Amino acid sequence: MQEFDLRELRYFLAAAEELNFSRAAERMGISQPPLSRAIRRMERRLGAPLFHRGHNSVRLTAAGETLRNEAHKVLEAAAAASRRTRRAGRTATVLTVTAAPGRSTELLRRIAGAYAALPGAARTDIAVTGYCAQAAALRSGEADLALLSTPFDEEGLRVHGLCSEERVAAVPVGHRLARRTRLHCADLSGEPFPAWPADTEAGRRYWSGQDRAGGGRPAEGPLVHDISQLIEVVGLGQALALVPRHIAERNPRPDVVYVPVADASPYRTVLARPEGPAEPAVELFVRTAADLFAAVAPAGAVAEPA
Amino acid sequence: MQEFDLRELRYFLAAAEELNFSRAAERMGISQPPLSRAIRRMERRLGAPLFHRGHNSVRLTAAGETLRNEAHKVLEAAAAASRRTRRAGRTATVLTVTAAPGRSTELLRRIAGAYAALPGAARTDIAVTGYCAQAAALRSGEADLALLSTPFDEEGLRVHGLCSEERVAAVPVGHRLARRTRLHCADLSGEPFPAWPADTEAGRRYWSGQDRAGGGRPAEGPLVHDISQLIEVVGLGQALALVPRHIAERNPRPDVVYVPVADASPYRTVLARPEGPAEPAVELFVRTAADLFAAVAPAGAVAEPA
DNA sequence: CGTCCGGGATACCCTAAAGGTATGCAGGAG
DNA sequence: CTCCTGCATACCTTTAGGGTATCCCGGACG
Repeated sequence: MQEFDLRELRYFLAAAEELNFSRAAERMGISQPPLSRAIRRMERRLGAPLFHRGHNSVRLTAAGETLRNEAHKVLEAAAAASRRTRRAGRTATVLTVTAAPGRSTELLRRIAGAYAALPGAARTDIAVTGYCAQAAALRSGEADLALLSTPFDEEGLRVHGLCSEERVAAVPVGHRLARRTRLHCADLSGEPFPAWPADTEAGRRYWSGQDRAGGGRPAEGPLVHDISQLIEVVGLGQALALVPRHIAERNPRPDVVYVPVADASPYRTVLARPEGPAEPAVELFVRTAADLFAAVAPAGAVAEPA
Repeated sequence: MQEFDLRELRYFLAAAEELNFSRAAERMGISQPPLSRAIRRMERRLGAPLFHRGHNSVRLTAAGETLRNEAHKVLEAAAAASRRTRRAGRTATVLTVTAAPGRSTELLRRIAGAYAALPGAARTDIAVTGYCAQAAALRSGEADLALLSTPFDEEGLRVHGLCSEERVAAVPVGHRLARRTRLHCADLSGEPFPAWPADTEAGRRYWSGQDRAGGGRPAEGPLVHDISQLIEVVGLGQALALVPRHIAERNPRPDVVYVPVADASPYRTVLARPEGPAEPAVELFVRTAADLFAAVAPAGAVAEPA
């Protein structure tokens, strides 16, 4: 089962991306023949060609496509392994927890406070990162824990729900929906919604309320980078937005009204960690957070059942 | 970032398990000095010791513990990569789908039938495996898809809910609870429940209805291997059991009564695939299954929302 | 108190395999 | 026909992984 070597996987990946052995070899800092050989070796061992070699073109075979995806996972796992091990090697465990700027950070500070008061608590570093960067930090081993909010990509993570909160639609005062006292996702279909920088397809559906069955696809709205900009854009009548209730309460504006949306999926705040066994310090932190939220759910939110 | 080599990880893992370099080396088919060197090399590169070397004993450091977990993941990913690539290399894609014996297999046949009727469908192999073996087959790359039922270990899988079904308690006729028309999880606490061979702690809590908040821990009951044995054991008054409704309906017996349990978590049947990008054939199969269930939920079950 | 033993580290050699340079060979453009 | 591009082949050089022998150190034992 000694299938291959991480080095070979890197070579293969470079070749799969470049679709040109010479350039791939250059990128890997070796010359072309060794790279060719490495790939032929892999093909021989796997018993299946990875590339279609046309004379002036190289394409991936089905097996190659598969290996491209898989190789990615393997290399990521390896990189994460090294990072995590390094960090575990520092004397005196340090927990690194990331959160997005804004209320998440504030919540995180409270959890960290409660945690720090426990006997045997490790030092805790709070890393405030850009929106959408938390999950990546977890997967790469840069952080031990992340406080994140829906939507996020759950892949490779174990999430512990902390609280969930209703979402309301932010509607410009002049809008046809501004008079309504209650909306459904279907009412929002076809309306323009702001786009976030790192928005995935799933994320866009979420923010526009289309992640429940409701039909119609969201219209592309202006690009926004933070909450105040989002509200601004709504105020100017350029878009609608679905926001958690606490955002609505903290951003009262004369030119925006907030209307509950009956069937929008809730805005969930979760504590996430990488899959697999966790260090005791991580376990303790998670339990502390869960206990804290079970006891006193913060304003406007409902503690989630375990 | 050229941290290490899969071979080194294997060596490390052997050493971490044996806690004896000589034996570990023997297991890896090499002599002791190269193994020692490999590990020192890793320690040098990582900048942290992995083992405490007592003179007559070797123990893992914190970093070593971490690496042990991580190395596992990396090696599993690598093994899966090779298996999946091999299988993708066979001409004419073959989907391998696993299910437990019983109704799951029957459902799977229906899905496969609908799938096979589609244009461009791949050949589909159905592999019937023992209970609890499906998730492992997915993770190791032996299967492309698995039809499985709660409880299962979600780690590393992407699940697509197909249907969910109420669970009822199987109670021996003479039992104090046999007269009731409705139960709650709390009523069941302290009762003996049958154990399945591969039962995890979480699985046992699930089968005994303790996975909802309800207090008390389940009592250890006799070991059972299949459904008929389970019902038998209940009939003999040796245990209670929580079973999905369709099992109750197909196993009427004079010595067992079935009582709805109001707050037991439902019995969910899901189609699962490994995380990450999926081949088109897999995507198509999943969509076929979802459509089939959205249209006509099979007897006694409720189709899950997407 | 000396000796032996278990078990990891060191020293040194040897071979397999990765890398480099030069070149071959086949198709497409001009 | 020729040149260019781009992967494969041939052949040499270098390196590092593996083997054997040996050391070193602490513990057990007579």
